[in-house]
Amino acid sequence: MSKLREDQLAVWRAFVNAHAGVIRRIEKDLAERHQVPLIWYDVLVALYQSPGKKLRMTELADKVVLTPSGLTRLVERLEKEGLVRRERTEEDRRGSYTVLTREGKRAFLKAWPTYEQGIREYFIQVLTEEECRIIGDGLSRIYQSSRL
Amino acid sequence: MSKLREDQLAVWRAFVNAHAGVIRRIEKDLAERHQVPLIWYDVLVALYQSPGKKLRMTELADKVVLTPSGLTRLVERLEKEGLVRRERTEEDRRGSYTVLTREGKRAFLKAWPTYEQGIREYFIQVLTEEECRIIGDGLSRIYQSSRL
DNA sequence: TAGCAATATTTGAATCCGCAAATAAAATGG
DNA sequence: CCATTTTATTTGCGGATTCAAATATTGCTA
Repeated sequence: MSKLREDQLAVWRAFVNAHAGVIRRIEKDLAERHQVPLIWYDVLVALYQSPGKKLRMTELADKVVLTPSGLTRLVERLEKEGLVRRERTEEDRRGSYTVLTREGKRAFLKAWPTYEQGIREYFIQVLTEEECRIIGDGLSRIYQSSRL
Repeated sequence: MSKLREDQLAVWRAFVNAHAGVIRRIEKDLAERHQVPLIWYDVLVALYQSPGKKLRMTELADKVVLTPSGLTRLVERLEKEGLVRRERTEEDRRGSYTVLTREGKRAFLKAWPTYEQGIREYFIQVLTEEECRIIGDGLSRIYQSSRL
């Protein structure tokens, strides 16, 4: 229950500000070139990288860090644009899969270079290899311990 | 224009996920104990730490990483609760100061322990001193370079 | 110093998200 | 097996944030 030091608070603020800043920057780049918000690509990336190019709602919500209800609406929008399709599961009829459509794959491949470049330019390149490794380790642990 | 490596992408995801996870955790703690959202405290902290306990809208928007319009509404809500007050500036009548009221100061001091504990518990304590330093350095640079 | 560009902030309209409650379908226990 | 609990997802609702346009004031320049 010790007090937070000044420099520790500064680290926290750096974390919050860096996040907001970089996200805004990437969002702007994507909007300028593709007119589609960042979170859409998070969904498409998650689906693209999953075996079978499909995921349960819960898995997807987890990957993109949204609440279940938030994800439902997000998938609705993507479905309306034809980038994903929903499939009722056979095994567990409570749930459904969100499947990447051909068009969704195309949209993803088209937008990915911009997104990738943003991550590189605003985030990765600003760090040394070692910093990058250490930050990855630390933040992964933080993420893990924040779940629950 | 080289490709992003797998491990670099993982660092990015750790960054995004850690942020979302920790913010949500702290937000929940604050809501349980004080019924006031996190962003309010960001404003109160910023004001509390500023000389004169007051800031221009633009400065404040910058500190809490909101757009001008977002900040206007936020300050409106805080004003309605009596935690801040707006003062027209003498020098530049386009602008206004947001001033921390006595009640705002009290609210801040009351809530700060919870916020502080969240930052410590979900963020600082998960890291070693060295990691903390390195992460602070790296993220500060990232933040700086993301500003325009 | 009149006129026009730049800056600070607010407002209107639209979107998006989270919480809590609702629904629906498994899973579990006796 | 039936009843109850748990899990997966969706809906109703309200709040919060953004973009673009509006407003107000200042600063610059000819």
